[in-house]
Amino acid sequence: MVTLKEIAEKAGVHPSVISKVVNGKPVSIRDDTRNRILALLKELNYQPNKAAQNLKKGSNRAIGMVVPDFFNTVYAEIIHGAENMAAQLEYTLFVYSLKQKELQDDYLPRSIKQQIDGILIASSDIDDSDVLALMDELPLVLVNRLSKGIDSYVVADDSGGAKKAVAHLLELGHTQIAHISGPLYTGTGLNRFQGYRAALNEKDIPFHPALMVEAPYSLVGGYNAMNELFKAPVQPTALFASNLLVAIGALKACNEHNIRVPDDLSIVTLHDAEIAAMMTPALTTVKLPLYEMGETAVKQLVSLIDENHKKGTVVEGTELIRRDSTKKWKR
Amino acid sequence: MVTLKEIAEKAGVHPSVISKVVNGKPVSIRDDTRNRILALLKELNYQPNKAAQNLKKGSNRAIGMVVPDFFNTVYAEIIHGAENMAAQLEYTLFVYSLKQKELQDDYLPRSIKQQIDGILIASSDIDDSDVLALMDELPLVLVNRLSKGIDSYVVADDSGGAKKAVAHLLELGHTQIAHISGPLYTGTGLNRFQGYRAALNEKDIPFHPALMVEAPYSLVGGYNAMNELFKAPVQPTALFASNLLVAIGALKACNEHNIRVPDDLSIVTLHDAEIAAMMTPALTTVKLPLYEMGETAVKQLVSLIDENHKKGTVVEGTELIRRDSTKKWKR
DNA sequence: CTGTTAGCGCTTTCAG
DNA sequence: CTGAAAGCGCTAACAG
Repeated sequence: MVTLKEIAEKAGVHPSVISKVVNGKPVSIRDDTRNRILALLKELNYQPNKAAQNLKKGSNRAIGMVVPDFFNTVYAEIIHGAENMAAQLEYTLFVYSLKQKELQDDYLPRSIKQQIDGILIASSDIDDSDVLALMDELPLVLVNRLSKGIDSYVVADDSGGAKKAVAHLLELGHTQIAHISGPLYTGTGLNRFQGYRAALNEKDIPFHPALMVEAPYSLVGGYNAMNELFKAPVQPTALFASNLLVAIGALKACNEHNIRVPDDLSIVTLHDAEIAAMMTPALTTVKLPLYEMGETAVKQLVSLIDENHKKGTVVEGTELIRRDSTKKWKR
Repeated sequence: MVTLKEIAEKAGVHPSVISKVVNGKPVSIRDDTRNRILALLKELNYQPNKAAQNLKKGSNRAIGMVVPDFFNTVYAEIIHGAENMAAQLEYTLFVYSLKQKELQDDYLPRSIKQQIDGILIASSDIDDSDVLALMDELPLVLVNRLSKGIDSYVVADDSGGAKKAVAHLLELGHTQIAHISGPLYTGTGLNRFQGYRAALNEKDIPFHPALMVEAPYSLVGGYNAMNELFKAPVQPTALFASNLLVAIGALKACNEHNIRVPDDLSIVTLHDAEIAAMMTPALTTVKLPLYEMGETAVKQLVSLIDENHKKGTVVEGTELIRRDSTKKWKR
């Protein structure tokens, strides 16, 4: 690895001159020396040493992102959006999954905390109190989650999306609409539930608690919840599932119970991904702007780092994607 | 952020002494000063500055991992295994997805290359030549892929797994067994294809080229390939799909063509994940030790970094998981 | 326009 | 047992 000093020797100038050239500092440098240096730089393929720069400047142009795990395509899309924006802003993005265990002694290992200038938290497995503590150490923005006392976040229009999904069901003539909600201690779970309630309200359809089950955002979560629903005193003709994985799990349960989708039960869910179209029947979804959320989150974090701009944004834009899992109700 | 020097001042000793205490150096230090220092360290919550350490030592205890994208649960499992082992070995793992674009000027951005001591390549989108070039710069191990001229890799027993899958079909009485292979320019695609051939050979069943279609490892890849297969002059009674996503895509195509699985067509595939059980019918798979591969890859990379041990390992252990997509053939 | 100097925070070798 | 000093590679303020 060639260093500034070496270049300086070969060029017969002082290292600091090289530094100025490399960093394009607004100082005047004689053209011939500048060119000589530039040539050398290229010839020897000079690459500044990051560790030295970091030490000197006390910053890395790197940000971290914490996701619960890598199995959920919802996060995959957020990550890709974040990666893209980070690259545009010339930041490096490091992604980690964080399980409970690691939170115990320290919220984030030092090895990570010290290499980044700010962090994106996209995991709802981390307690509010831990997030608050983290916020004292680093610029932080929440992604697709909310936390008491933190007004720096990027979320989708969960309640609007939910409302749109349920309104679709309503339009199809359904009135017995079940909801498998996300965990109600999460912002997304709560907002989606509220969207569901709001849509029902608009049509003066009473909320029936027996038609609602709370479940984690996972395949088995949806599967188990649907099985719960089968035990309800009234049977729904449609289901609004809080998330794609939940919907897939619910669909499985329906298949096992010989409930035909969409003939016996219409299903609509939030989040769109390729897999939704590959299910049988292909799932009707409301697409959330996940990619954009990732982008926005990085943009916002960087502005927080650079200018201490703190704010919350909800990325608008939800889109109903009609496929084959919803159908007009007539009986 | 409190520094060594500050601690030293408060303790009334020289910074270097603190350094020795912090790092548990095998030098004798009087008990009372050591305790005094230790107390101070805790009280002020001293955290060594990583950038300074990196600069000084020229190493980071960090490794990178490159995956094609975050949508594939196959990689999710490898990542989790790698994360786990990295944590055990006290390395930090940074994961990135790498698309074509970024490869153009430089295989890996400097911002990343310089922060890591070695790299795991789990993406087959990167050309062999690029991988070779990268290997000149960094200790490198290939994960779940092979590359000409690189004998540092960790792969699963792809051909053994494939053979096991096809043997299962054979045992069920199938003889017209189609194969949707992975890209044959990849090591995994090739090995799985060979396993398929080997299983057929053992039962003296001729290989029928019309029953084989090459496809990328993706949902649409499988979907399109299956549609190709429907045009074949002979119709298979069973399918061996090279990968779980491919199988899901193929299943979708079958559903659209009213081919009942498993009655008209049995399907078996490689890789197991929760989603396999959630399909209807639940997919029979051969489980590959992905998590272990991730672990092994990190272990091997670290031994390459520390002791320059270069080797290739195939992580053995494949397991047939019978579910509902395969069935005895009788007609 | 170019050079000097100092120092980021830490580790390590050598001396006391 | 503890201190001094040097230096990793780079940057920035200041001097020449």
